[in-house]
Amino acid sequence: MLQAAAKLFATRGYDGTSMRDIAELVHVQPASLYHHFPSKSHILVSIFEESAIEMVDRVEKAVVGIEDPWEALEVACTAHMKALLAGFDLIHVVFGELPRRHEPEVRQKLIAERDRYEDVFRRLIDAVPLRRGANRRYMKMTLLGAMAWSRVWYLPEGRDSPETLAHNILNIVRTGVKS
Amino acid sequence: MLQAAAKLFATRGYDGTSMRDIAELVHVQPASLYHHFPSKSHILVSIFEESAIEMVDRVEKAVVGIEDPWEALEVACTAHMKALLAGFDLIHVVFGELPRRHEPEVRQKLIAERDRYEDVFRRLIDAVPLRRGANRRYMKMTLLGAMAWSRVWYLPEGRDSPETLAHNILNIVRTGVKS
DNA sequence: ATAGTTCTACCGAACGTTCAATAAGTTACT
DNA sequence: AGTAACTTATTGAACGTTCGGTAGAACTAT
Repeated sequence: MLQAAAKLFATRGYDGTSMRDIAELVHVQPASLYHHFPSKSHILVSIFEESAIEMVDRVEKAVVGIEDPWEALEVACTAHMKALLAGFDLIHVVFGELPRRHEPEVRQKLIAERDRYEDVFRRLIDAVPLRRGANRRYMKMTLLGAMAWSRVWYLPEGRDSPETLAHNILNIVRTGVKS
Repeated sequence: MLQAAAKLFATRGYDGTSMRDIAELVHVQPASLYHHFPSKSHILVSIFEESAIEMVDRVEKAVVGIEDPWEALEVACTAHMKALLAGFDLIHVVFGELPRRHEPEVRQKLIAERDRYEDVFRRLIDAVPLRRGANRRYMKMTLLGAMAWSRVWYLPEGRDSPETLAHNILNIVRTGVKS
């Protein structure tokens, strides 16, 4: 049921999805949804929670046993891109909804869940050796931003795999592009 | 009137904004909007058009007379970040709405306008000397993605100015972060 | 073992509200 | 006179949510 809601939220957005839409997808009457969730916004929050758990799990499982911090970061980025681009609806919702647009109490929970996920990358980035003067916060934002933005222009039928994307984006952030 | 619609679309999203909201903000009855625009989606398209014109103009004016391609790109990024973070509602809409979520005919127009804007950066990036093997397309996506994503985490009351952000993000993409 | 009770999952129908859009009429300016 | 700008009034549909009720499974008490 969360899966169905996530699929719709991911493709049509929160406001663009009605409770009737969700109900129809799970072959249930709209009223039945309220037996499982107290409101529409609670569904969204649940998706964020579920997604954070799942994604943290994926990334942490991917990096286990890797000592080289750069390699660990690349593996994490690959896991991230795979989830983001290969039809994992839950995380699509997380990166598609702007918390600012929801009521304060909801917003707070959404931000908390996303922070929980970003924290995994913060730790991985902390472990990596940087040149003098390089700012880890900017690095994290650049890296996560570039990956998140790929959602907008990525074409599944194109020639770039999520792995290739992760490798190339991280490589730009790591070594730069200038001659 | 476009300004009012843009302000609402930017903060509450397209679906989260009603024609009544827009009408109220410009002190007019909802029906009066239909004298100026044939439909709600036409307002969105008009915002994208207006925004593309305005942004292309800003960036191109900013880089005029600058010969060094890296300096030109940095100036362009600064202009972009200023517009994106300092309350320019029109561009906020462009980077906040996902074209996929709209009807095909609308989607096509939205994408066309955004491409027009991205093209300015494509040309600036084409002019910049890169190291062997560096991919200009990935560079463009990383750069624009990192800047676009700043919308999500940027706090106006924080200590980072749009200029600082543009400088630091471009610097990461240009020279990398590794020791 | 069975009769009574509670619980879970769901239903059909409706609530009041808001939605984008339309039709027809009025005012203001040229 | 004519047109642009706007009004009031209204439409049918869709919205999130609530309500009373029901079938069946799962306990509980006798």
